[in-house]
Amino acid sequence: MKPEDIRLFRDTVRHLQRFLGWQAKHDADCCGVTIAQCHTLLEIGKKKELSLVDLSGMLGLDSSTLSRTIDTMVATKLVNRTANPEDRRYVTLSLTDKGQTICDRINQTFDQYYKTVFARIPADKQQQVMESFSLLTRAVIDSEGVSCWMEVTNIDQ
Amino acid sequence: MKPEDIRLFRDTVRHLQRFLGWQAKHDADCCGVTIAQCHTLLEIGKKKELSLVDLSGMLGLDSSTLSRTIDTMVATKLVNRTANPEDRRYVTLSLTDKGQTICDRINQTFDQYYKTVFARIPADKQQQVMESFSLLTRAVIDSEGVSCWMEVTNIDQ
DNA sequence: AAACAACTGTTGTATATTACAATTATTGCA
DNA sequence: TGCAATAATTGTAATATACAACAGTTGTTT
Repeated sequence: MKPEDIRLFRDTVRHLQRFLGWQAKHDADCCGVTIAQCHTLLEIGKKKELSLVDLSGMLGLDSSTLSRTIDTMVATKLVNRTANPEDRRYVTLSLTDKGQTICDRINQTFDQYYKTVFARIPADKQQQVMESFSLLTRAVIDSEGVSCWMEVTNIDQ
Repeated sequence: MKPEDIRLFRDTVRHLQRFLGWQAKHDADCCGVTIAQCHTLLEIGKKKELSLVDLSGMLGLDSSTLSRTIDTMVATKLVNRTANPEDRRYVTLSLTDKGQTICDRINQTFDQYYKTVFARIPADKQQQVMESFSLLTRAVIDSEGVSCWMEVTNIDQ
């Protein structure tokens, strides 16, 4: 693993992140929601019901941030926010019918997009690409907290 | 390429994006800059000199957005913004010594991070992972504009 | 050469995204 | 019963972003 390979790989990842970011924003927008709302819908859609802290943990957001995102999604009738009767500190988040509809639409749009993308990858490489992303994701998760090894020095003056 | 594979892959990519996003924010922060400034530094660092409109194109940002990011980076003495004498509509952006120092530090930090990540991928798979990211990136770039195939309908009411 | 179109960059304005700190309400435990 | 822990919300602030309008510069066309 040569240093120049790492550098090249970093560049690739950075550009990929930008491209996929634009794509996601565009597609979410096209479904009538913002990116933050899109991620929220997809996660609630997968779990069906969950609390605000659980969701903020999954999305890596502060609970205050998510609370406000949910505010607007309740106002636009995408999400139900009900008090949990068993433990009234918790709220239970779930999708409204409208929220489910949009969630489905997002899934269809993104599935279609990735299908198109994969069509541009040689058939004999597709499996490898899928596996590679899993490998890297696992490696990234396992490396959590590993970084910022360099001492932070003040370089002003 | 089965539909459930696509769905799984999308999940992987979404999570990878989140993880790498946090990582990048954390590392950039650790180097004393924001994410937007970090990307700006890296791109200027690679090209050495370029105009605002070129850079905004590379980063996929509106030129007004970038203009303000550059404002703060000039104020914090990371970037030089000089008028181009040949065509005075253009400004030329370049790194100050301080900007170059931080750019180097970012590169070292991120190189080190990716080195750690790759150490957690089996040696016989590392080449494949690198190749796969290139393949997907190319496929994504080639698919630009392909999306939002679904007609946008108003589902209110 | 004058007028106009095209282009670069900046400002005004508005919104989205995000976090930290403080606060309120609720629960569990000692 | 009283206190520590937890969940959620609100106050405040910074960052990030885009669109529209504008100013200055250049090139083209008549």
